[in-house]
Amino acid sequence: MASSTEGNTRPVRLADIAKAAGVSHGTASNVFSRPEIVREEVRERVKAAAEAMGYAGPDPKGRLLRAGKVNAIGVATTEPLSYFFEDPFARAMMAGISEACDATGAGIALVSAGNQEKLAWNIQSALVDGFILFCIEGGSRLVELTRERKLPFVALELGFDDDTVSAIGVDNVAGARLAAHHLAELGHRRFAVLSLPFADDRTGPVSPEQVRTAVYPGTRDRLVGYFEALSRFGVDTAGIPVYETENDEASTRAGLEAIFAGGEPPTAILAMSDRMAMIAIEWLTARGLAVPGDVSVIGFDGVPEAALCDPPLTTIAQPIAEIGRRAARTILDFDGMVRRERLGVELVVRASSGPPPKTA
Amino acid sequence: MASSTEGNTRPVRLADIAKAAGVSHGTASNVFSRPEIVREEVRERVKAAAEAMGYAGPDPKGRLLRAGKVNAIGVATTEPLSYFFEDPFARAMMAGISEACDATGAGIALVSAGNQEKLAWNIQSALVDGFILFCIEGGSRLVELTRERKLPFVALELGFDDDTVSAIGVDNVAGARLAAHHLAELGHRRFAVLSLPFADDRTGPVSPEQVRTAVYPGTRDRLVGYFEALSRFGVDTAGIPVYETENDEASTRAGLEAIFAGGEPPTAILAMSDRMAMIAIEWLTARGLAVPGDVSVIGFDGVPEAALCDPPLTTIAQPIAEIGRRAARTILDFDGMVRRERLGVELVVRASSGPPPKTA
DNA sequence: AGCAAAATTTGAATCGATCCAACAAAGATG
DNA sequence: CATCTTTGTTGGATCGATTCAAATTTTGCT
Repeated sequence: MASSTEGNTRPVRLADIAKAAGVSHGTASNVFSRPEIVREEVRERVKAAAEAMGYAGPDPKGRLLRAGKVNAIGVATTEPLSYFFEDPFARAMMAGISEACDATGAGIALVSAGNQEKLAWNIQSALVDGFILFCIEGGSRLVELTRERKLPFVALELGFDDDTVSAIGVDNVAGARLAAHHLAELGHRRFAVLSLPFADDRTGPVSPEQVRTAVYPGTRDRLVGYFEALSRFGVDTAGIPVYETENDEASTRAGLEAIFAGGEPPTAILAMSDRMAMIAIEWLTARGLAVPGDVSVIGFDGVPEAALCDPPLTTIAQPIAEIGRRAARTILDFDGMVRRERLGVELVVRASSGPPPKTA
Repeated sequence: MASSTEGNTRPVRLADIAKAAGVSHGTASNVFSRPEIVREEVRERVKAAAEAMGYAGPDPKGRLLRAGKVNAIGVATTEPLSYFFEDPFARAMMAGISEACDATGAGIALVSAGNQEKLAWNIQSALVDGFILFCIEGGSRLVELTRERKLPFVALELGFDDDTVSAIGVDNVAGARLAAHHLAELGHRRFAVLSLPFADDRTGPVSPEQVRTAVYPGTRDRLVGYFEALSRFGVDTAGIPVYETENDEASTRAGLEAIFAGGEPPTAILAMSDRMAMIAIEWLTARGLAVPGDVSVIGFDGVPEAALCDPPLTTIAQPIAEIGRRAARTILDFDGMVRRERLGVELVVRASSGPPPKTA
């Protein structure tokens, strides 16, 4: 059931086999990294010595120090590591990042940590050439931490207002406008918004003043877009309930409860993420409200799952994989420039949106 | 739209700030790694110098070489990197691995590559303390490659017959027995098997002799389990169609076509993965066959998605996250022993299995 | 003040490779 | 035969930190 492998002898180094083969360490090194420049006879001798001594090949640790390049990019977040494998948005993004990394043979190192202190340490000590930052919440802390590392990095998703940091994201205002316009055009006039966080550690209903002072620019922009489009249809945006969630099941459900507790329930829900939109559909259906018969729901993101839920979700599709790919390329081909890219979004109409009920 | 960051001056090293602060490297090093042992006055002076010179903190590259420990574990596969974010089984496994890594603050490095050659290089040069190997296909190549690296590693999932390599998996024979027994007990007598690959680069229907010589032990064991349980019910296992797929949509559909092309279609399908089982349910439903009314389907793995599909999938649940956790712990707490663990599985009865149709 | 014990600081050694200028040997050319 | 190439090899310097035994300074106590 258990047997010992290898004695705990000090591992053989390049220098050891160089000595054994009677060549200099320079030559020994060449045998492995540029075999073509060393004479065949010598090459064979060194390889034989390596084989005989059980040399595992040049240790990447040593090479790294000399070369300076790790050939891996770090992807960091304040969420636990499992976020990368569970959240649909993160997964789609990672797929894009993976693609770019696969193409150049670069590796991916996942960086995260339960607590604040460990996160700092992990970012400090990650062996990477640069970082891609998932700035869901606590983006600014993450950016600060990473800035100290003095490596190239790029902020993702909701972006970051600071013009000195590279960022890739979408035009949130335009996307939100598209979403609201679509619903208003269908005839809806009573809306509710399921919002992403406005600032750290908050959740609950949001007042108009709070909206104006939103800290997270992505959230603010989406709201601005919604309101802009709706006012054009004569909707009084000040009267629209905005409920801030943490983009998870519990807080979204709480938001829905609050929104539908009032006397005049909305006929359309603007959700700032597909995740919330899908939770909303489930919640509404379970409550006996038809989607889109009684209430229309529109999401934001365009995660693959949105096409599969029942009814399929109308949403604003971001080019998620493309964002990931570009982020990776930004790090891989880093040139010292601050690069800020704003990609376009697209309205994808599926079955979760339709005209409001006649009775309303 | 683009501005230059930092001149390309050589980055400051610990030695630089040591000189600037008028202390030795040793002391400067201590300021960062064991601040408590250096006198406050000195500590402040060094920190001030670091601040003034824009020192990013001890470079992990240097530390690494000295310490020897990377504090990260590599997860390798022959599939493209995106496999980790797309395949449900891989994702569930990664969640378990993540958990263990989060707990100890270890990082995760994803290792993969499009072609064979690059994979070898990536495994050779990955900065990790050990590897977890996803041996879906080409497990033996992966194991050989990794063995050369002379780092601890553990093989996952379908395991590996070689007793000299650490492996963690489930009792495939028992699980398969459970699955077949469940269906036979419900009254089914006509079966078909959707099988995982038997060996590299194969796909299609499988003859009984081929079954006996299956190379991948996981596949073989599941088949053995199925047949064992069925023979106990008097089923002629030699007559059961076994179709080998690549666990993807295309080959699974092809398998279903082949299976249902014959005159006497099966009333129950034994799928060796939930992935295939879910594809089968979709295929059957689209064909107008009721599940489980006309055909029962049982999967294998117990991925979270299996509970969500329609109808919810009856399956053999592996403790996927637990396997991941143990694999990570095996590397993190490596003690030089070969560890082979076989975990138990559990029959989870949901709605995709029921008695065979009366007319059959 | 005198001295031992405790607390700090020093500087050389080390981790494991790669790089490169200098050198040596063999071959080509006049 | 002397000189120039070409090809292959050498060994010191370097990457950026950590470690530890020895040296030095402080502190505690009589």
